[in-house]
Amino acid sequence: MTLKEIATIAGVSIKTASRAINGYPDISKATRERILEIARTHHYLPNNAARSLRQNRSCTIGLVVPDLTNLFFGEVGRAVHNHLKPSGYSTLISFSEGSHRMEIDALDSLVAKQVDGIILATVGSTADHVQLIREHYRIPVVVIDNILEGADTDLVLHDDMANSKRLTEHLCAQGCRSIGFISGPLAETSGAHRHEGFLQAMATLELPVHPTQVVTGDWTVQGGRRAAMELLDRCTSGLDGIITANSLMALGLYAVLRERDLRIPHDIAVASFDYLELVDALDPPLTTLSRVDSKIGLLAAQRLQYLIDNPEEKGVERTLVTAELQVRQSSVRVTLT
Amino acid sequence: MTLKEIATIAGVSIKTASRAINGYPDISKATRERILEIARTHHYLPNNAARSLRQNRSCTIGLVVPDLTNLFFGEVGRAVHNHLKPSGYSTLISFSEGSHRMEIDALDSLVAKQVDGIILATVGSTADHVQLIREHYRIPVVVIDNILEGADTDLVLHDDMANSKRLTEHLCAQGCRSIGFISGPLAETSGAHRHEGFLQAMATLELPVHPTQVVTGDWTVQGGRRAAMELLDRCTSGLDGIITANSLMALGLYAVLRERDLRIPHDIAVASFDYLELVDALDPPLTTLSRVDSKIGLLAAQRLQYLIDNPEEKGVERTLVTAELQVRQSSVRVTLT
DNA sequence: ATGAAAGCGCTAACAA
DNA sequence: TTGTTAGCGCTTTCAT
Repeated sequence: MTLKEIATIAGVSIKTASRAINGYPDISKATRERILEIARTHHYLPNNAARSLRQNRSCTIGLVVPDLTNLFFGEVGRAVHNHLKPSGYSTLISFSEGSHRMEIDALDSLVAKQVDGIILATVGSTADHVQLIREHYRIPVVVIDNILEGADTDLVLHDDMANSKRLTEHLCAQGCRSIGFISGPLAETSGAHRHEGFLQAMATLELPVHPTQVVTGDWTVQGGRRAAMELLDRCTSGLDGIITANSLMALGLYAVLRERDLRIPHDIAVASFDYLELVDALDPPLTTLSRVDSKIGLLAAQRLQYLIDNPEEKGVERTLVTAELQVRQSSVRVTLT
Repeated sequence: MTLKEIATIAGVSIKTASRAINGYPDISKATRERILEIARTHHYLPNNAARSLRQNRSCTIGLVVPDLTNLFFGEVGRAVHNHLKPSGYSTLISFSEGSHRMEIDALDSLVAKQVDGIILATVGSTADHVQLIREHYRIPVVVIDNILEGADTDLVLHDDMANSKRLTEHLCAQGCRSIGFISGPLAETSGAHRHEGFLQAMATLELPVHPTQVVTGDWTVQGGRRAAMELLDRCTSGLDGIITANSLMALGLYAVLRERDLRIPHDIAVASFDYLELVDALDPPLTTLSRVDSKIGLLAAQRLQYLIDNPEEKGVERTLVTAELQVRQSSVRVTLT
């Protein structure tokens, strides 16, 4: 069913039908009602491809994430979708699986679909390509979760340094003196910054950090498990606290500590970056940061919409999202009296 | 950059350029190479809107899920995307948030985008609308996760009855005689069937089920927590086993059992439907079914592709995906000697 | 092996 | 208030 057919049925020109469907003025109420009624009974839906072609915009935005099975990205996706849907945008999603190659493919397929804007949860190193998309194709891009070095893009990020400081100081205040750190991949700025922040905080607190106290994970439960085993094997002198760079890895750590009969927080206090709903259900509940994933999604969506609406906008914004500390039992060793 | 411009630069007709770009025959190797080279240096990407308009297909499929923060749907999304991407399809995603109204909105926006097919993780009761989409718009739909009563669609589902039986018999074999059940919403067929299967299995095992032994949850951690409290409060006689209809609710149950100092599996054995990677990290590790989410996504994607490629296909397929039992410590009460 | 021309469904300029 | 016309970028006959 096309607009033309609707027009024929209604006995009006195609343009009049278009006016009615799109809610333009310059049409009598009666005609409009009649056309809309016809459209409804015939289940007319405008052809988006034709509209996109004509208006040179698709009312679609693209979202590139490494992996939706990390709940963080699930929340981001939801927030982005919920914010942009009321403005008439659909969300095209694409996965990078954490690979540079797939990230570029994902971006290209979004560009080919003429998306009006892109939110990219980058795993890094596609800076040139992102610049191409922004400058050559003139599609605005907002990067989240990691800094894309070398690309001058809008960013929405965790305040990783501040968060590291918060977690480290907290464990220290709980009496921990030998704190281990399970980091994310250092090739990603989020991984590097959390790691860096930890080292700085430890230095400020005048706590020594032996290289064996830091092990690199890969954000996953299994990676956290492997890292935890390595950490415990290497630090024979005994740790009294461990920080994990995300909550999924904390799950792996929990499993290892249990297997080794190390009690949390008595033997080892644990605190983690980010927040997943399930940390409350762990035994003991895990000390984390407050939840900011949907906030990051929302801020990115708002910024993207602004960039779409203001194509001449040249300023680049870097937004740092701060989180609170949410103390739960996994890190409480000091009894308040 | 358009095909026409590429053609002009190459000094050929637009059709020849098209042939080169699309890999058609009837073009000399030299010409093709030259055109492709020009396209590359100019970062040419075909305009999908124009292509869609002309070919009357968008190479996009739609995926409607309640919520991506349930890892099950995250896995399904990944599997769908990974299967269809090599065939050139993009995935448009839309959320229903578990509401009937939003599910219809989500479907409509996908139809307006001229998607070539839809995978719908329904929460139910949109049967008429789905029939309209199939029959009027001729867009194939594959429904997953729940049966859409009244719509004659292709389905890919868990074998809920068999799974209930498996879990119930397992707990019984472990010596449980008074087994509680935290169900999903009974308005969803997956919830109803798991519940029904539990009752049938208990009957076959000749174990009595008092109405207080069953509490309805909502698939979430918080819902599981509430249901667990209600279950424990009501069954004062004491349960020795609990089955949860999904793993997220099991997390809520774990939290409640810990708060009440009930030990798993000693006081209460626990087993759960579905599987999330994190169950291994729980204390104790949770007995679940084997992971089938990506299998469901894959089967749905394959079926959808078949339906897209064979528009005349009239048969309706119902695929039941069976799962194995994965016994972990949460349910082991019988020591093998 | 290559080109010319028509048209997919819609919107936007301009007329009436 | 309404209609006419052109054209978005591509693919597809049909010629050559």
